[in-house]
Amino acid sequence: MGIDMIEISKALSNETRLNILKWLKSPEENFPPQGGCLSEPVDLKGGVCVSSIQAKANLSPSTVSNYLDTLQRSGLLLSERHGKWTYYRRNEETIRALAKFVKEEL
Amino acid sequence: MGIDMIEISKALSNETRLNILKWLKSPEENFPPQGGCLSEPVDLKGGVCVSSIQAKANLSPSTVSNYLDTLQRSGLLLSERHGKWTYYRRNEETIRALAKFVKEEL
DNA sequence: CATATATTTCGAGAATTGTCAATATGTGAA
DNA sequence: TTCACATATTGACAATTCTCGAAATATATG
Repeated sequence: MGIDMIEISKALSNETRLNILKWLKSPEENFPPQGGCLSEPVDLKGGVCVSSIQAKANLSPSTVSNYLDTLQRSGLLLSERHGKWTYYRRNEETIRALAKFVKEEL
Repeated sequence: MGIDMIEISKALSNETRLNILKWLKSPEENFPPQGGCLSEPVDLKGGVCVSSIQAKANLSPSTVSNYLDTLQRSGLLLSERHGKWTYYRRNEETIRALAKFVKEEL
């Protein structure tokens, strides 16, 4: 139901994870076009694959995969696998709920 | 100037620290009257001393002092010393700035 | 000054997180 | 099936955080 403020705070307390969230606000500005999987463009609005994020973050693939998993488990990101690629995008619903929580309940 | 999102997130990623922030929203409901220092009631609106918070948090004084320091260094709390007591209260300005940041920039 | 109280600082061990290289798994292509 | 690529998982070690008790500091009072 509600957001898990502690898990979200943990996810946000790392500069790279914070950057990933910010980069994913405008994927077209921050990442090359995601041409890997063209068959299902419908649900993919703004999703970016791990390797693109890894290249930008300049950390090892395992670290970035781990970070993305942390962000997803906290609810801040959504992921969708298409073929070889896993596309991550922001979960705006959680982010809105977080803003509401900070404003009204923190 | 702006808030330090990483330090704030670290401060918020602990249940007791989150509770302290919440308790300090209504000190009169959550703590006994702060009669310790009656000479300067003006600037003290809602400030609560460490021992009251420690009793409620049920952790050692050093741990609570450390938590309060963490919250203060992140900007989420303000502290004021009056005699033997240090009174902590919420820094609503930072909390508002945090809500704005999450809503507009996260 | 000597003592008692409130708080902070210090030192330490346990628990968690950061980060990588190596390995494993899943998938598409040849 | 075999290979190559994308991603995830595992194992390891370093760094940070959690939490305490002990010691130090500040302040009020006898």
